[in-house]
Amino acid sequence: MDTTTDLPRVLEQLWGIEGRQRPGPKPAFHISDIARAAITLADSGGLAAVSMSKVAAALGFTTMSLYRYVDAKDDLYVVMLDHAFGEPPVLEQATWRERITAWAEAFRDAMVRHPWILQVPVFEPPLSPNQLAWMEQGLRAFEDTALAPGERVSSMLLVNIYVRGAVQITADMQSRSAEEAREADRLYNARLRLLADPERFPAIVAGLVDPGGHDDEGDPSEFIFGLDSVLDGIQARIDRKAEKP
Amino acid sequence: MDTTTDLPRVLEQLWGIEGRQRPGPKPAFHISDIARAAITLADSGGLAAVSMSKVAAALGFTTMSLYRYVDAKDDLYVVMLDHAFGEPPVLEQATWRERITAWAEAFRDAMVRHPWILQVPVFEPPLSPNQLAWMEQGLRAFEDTALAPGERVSSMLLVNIYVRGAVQITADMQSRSAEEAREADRLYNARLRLLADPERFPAIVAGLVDPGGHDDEGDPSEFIFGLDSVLDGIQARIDRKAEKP
DNA sequence: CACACACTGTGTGCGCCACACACAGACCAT
DNA sequence: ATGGTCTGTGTGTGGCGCACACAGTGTGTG
Repeated sequence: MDTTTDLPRVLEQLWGIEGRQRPGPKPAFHISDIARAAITLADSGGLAAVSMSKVAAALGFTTMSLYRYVDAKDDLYVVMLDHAFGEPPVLEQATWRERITAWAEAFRDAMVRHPWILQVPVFEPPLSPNQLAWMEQGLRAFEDTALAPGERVSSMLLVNIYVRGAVQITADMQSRSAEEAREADRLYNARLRLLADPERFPAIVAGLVDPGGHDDEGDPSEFIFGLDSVLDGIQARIDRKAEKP
Repeated sequence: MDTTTDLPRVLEQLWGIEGRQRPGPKPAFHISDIARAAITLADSGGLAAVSMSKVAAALGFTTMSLYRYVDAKDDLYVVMLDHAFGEPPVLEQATWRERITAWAEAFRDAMVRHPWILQVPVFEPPLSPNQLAWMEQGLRAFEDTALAPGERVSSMLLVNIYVRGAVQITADMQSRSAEEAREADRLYNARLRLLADPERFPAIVAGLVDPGGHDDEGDPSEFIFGLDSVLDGIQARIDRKAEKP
């Protein structure tokens, strides 16, 4: 009946579930050491720079020693994500809109700090402590609204999805320097101008090739602008609820 | 001044830019053959099942022959995506809301048909013909609105982001059978119930552990529900524009 | 009409990867 | 003290993306 044992080893470690006192040598380090080493590699070289052997070498251990802490490469990603996000912000603003905005900005900041997060393949919903804590805070932002628990989940996920997507599009796609990112943008525009025939793709030419009103997409206010649209949508749902109880 | 030559070979091929008649043997196949073979592999075994050697073997050629058509593995992904999405739907509905909804549903359907799309790493904005055509149609959905071209781009991207994220959360995360997906869901709930302490994570327990009002997330109406929120947000932006011209 | 040469698919091989497995030593409960 | 379990290590395997040299092919140009 020991239902804890069927948890992946990584989750046991992250949640600090002690595998009780046991014979055998003491572990030489902790998964948080693995997380730090892997994150350092990923921050400077993208997710592709993270391999079991490189992480192990950075720690001064052999490759296979990592498998005592992590069952597979995917579990390494779990540890990295949990460590990279850290603890969520405490939201003490007055309105739900201010709270979820602060949450979204903190979320965005974490992804900008660690662009490789966007490259991590997602296989299942999060179960690690910090990730759950972020979810909890995001849900609590809607505490004083009329939304039902399930609707709060949808709304939180909506914001979550938006931030992820917005960062994906806005920031340099991979972990490039600012200069490289600008060059990539220039090249993209040149190619778009070359390929997008105004007859076949008039809307694209009008919207992307010709800068039009506001020119740049990297504009940080663009993030808030899009977020406000998302929040307006949630607001509409709240309003509708208020009308018909 | 031949600016077309600095295009990646894949884009030249996809756009049908003929490399004029030249000496040498005729190509034995076309990138669309590569796309079909790779997609077949990915549909049945996930993106991890796609390797240069397996695709080549499926075509009856050697691994290295593929590099005559595709400069690198990432370019193979470009071809796969373009082929998997195919041509976008023609939108002839009366209102922008109906049009963008149809567009979003077609987009969702494509991703449900090919779940591996979510696993494809994104390195730069799309430039392939079908992808541009989808963008074009998405932008045209807002044709009769007061939105400026740049705002139409933002709105289209907002919907695009939403669909991607919604499918990511809703559908089985990787390409699993329905039965495996149900089992994964059951396991996730069991683990969540185990880890989410009601004292520390009351909102998560209320929203995810206890089914509450509506129970399932896989519900297809949930997709429309969330999409409507997004569209309400865009509507709010349009309304605001109408008030203050 | 011949031929030069660009272009085709092929074969070999390199370095890297995730991971299996057997092992020697470290440590705690008894 | 000692048995059993857990530690980190060493070696090895199959797969991967891709570089590079190569032989054959067919067309534009002489």
